[in-house]
Amino acid sequence: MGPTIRDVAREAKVSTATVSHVLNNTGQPSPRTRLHVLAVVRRLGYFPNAHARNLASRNSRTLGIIVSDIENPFFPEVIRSFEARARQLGYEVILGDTNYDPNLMRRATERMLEHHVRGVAVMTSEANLQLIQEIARRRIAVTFLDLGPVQEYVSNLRIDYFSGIEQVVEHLFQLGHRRMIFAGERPGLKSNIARREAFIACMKARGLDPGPNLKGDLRFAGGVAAGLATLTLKPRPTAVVAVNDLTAVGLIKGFTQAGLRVPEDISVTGFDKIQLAEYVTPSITTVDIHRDWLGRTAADALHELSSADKPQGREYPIPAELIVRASTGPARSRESKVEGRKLEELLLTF
Amino acid sequence: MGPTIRDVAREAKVSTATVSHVLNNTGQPSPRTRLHVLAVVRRLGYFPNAHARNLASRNSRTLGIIVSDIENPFFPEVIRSFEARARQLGYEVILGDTNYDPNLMRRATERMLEHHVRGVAVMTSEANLQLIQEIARRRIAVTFLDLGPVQEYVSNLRIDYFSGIEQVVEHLFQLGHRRMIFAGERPGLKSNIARREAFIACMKARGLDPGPNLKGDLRFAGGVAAGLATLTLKPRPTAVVAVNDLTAVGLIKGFTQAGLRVPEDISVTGFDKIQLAEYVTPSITTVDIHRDWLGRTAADALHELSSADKPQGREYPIPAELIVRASTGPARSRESKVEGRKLEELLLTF
DNA sequence: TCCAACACCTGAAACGTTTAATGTAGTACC
DNA sequence: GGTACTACATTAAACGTTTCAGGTGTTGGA
Repeated sequence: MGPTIRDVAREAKVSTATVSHVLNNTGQPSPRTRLHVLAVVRRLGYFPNAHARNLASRNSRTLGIIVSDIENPFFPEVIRSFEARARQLGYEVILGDTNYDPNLMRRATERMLEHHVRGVAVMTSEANLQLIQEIARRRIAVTFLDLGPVQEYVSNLRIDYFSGIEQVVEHLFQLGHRRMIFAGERPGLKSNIARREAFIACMKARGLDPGPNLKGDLRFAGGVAAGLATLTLKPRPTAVVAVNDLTAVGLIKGFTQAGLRVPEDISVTGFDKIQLAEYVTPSITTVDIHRDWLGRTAADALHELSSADKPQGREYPIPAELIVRASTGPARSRESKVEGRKLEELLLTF
Repeated sequence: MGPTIRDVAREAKVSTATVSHVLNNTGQPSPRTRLHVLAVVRRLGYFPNAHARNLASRNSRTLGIIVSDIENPFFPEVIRSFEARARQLGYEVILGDTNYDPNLMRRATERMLEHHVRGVAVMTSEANLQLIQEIARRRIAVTFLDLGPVQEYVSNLRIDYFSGIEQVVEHLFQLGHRRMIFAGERPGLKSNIARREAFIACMKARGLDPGPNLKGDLRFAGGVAAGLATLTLKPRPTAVVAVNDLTAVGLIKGFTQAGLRVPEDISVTGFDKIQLAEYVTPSITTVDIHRDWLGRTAADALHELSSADKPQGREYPIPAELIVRASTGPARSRESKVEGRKLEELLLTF
């Protein structure tokens, strides 16, 4: 056991209240006392007990963040910026990782309750409704990511998928592309459906046909398959907008296998700006959802909500930004042929 | 504020002590009382206050983990398995992310002290010596990763770099490679030096010349540079063992630019098994350090240390495993030429 | 009938802080 | 010299648990 505030008080010949005031910059300790106490604190190697502190102080200074998958490269950056901002605002942070498991989600939420967090950022697609009730009842601030309506104590972070896709389509349009398709929507996952819908809207706004949707599994294999499926389309599209980067990598693999060059013969775009997208050949034009912004905004939103006297939630748009790299180029007018036999062969291989 | 244990006690017409016993499976509450209390707990939506619990109970049930960079894909997996195991053993977990900043490292360590952790896993290359003293003084268990000696209260996790490199060299040797070099050591970083030294030892054990060391920055650019440098060697090596996957990706890029095919003309291996290594073309033969094992072992080690009566630390080897993929192939006897002029041109470009 | 043993339950003192409420000098002003 | 401040310090009551040291009632054997 380390020294307690009482040890410090005794050693400095003051009361524990004075020590507390010095440590928290509350009350008005004289500069002399202040320095003296600080010296004793240092000499004794005293660190205040966080639990006692939380227990004694009326309102805890803790925020929680629950993510669905800490191994998904999207989240660590969000966590870091959330934590950095929270700390700046004077909060502790506790982390929950659900691994997409409703059971772990429940336990994570309970943990937030047990730690009496002041607010919690929920970044999972499903949220346990009953527990959310429990949270609301305790007047704890909540932010969701792309989920549900804004209400009392509940703010929402909305990723601007539309703007991201709009920038992609505009970029390709500028390059002369007119036949573009979307690849990789997976039913049931909101964030992907939003991208697909944005694509359709952007195409229609330009008087273009959005074409068929090539479904996929959101991963590499799905991209490869979608790539080969693209080759069967007549006329062949000059650009493919992938639902995410991994699918885009798969697409490129598929095209390359078939003898098509990217971007000379066909352009490909991704979404998410994962590390992979940068080092693959060609490097992939993609959309960056500013993850640091997302984390920081979540912390700000919770702070605002929990320190307002009228805690009405609001929406926070999270911007998306086009990153142009090597996988997009001018549209080709003439179509380079892939022989029928070769294509068939390829389709069998995969 | 939610209900407290007193509310539950009043409602159930028992004492708070009884409620506590029911909740912690201590004492001997009668089954009847037990069920009744549990029902009230549920009805009231009571969750015990973690801070009060920690404060009141003699020994805290919290472990800490400090990592140098949560955005490095290595760590999230470690964190997840550490946390899963810790929770299994009945601990809470608090996380510190230092972002390689000594200042944040200090604050993270202080936070561990403030939360009265029972043990802390330190996975950063530098550790603040003074704070470590402070930790030792409080008899808190510590595990380091590849750092410092074992002592009282301090265990060490040792990644078996030697075995990993040995497997790589043996694999290449079996494929007929004899002229191999190592690429990418960066002075000062222990984990990389260990790989380089292992390489030299493995080569010598086979009576082979380890050749020059191509220094690099451990990243993509360093790999590209090392790749081009390799081309200037006479005779050209038939295989390059990269210090990590990112360097390997760079190497492949360099070779491909120069017109060499991987693995037909030259084999390349990586280390770490990052996601990128799988999707790049060709996919990279690499070494997997079992990150889940690492996290789990850290939690186990802390548990063991902190619940032993004689808390003497020990070493825990972390195995490494070769993953054979497409970037390695049989050694070529004849050397395909890269023209002098083209090479020079390439070197200027990068 | 008495006593010991047992099963179950409770009272109350911690745990280490914060924070109102209160106290006590010293100073300035009339 | 009295009054009203001001500037510091302190006392003591929370905060919500755990846990030790009993307490009470029942059972069973002598």
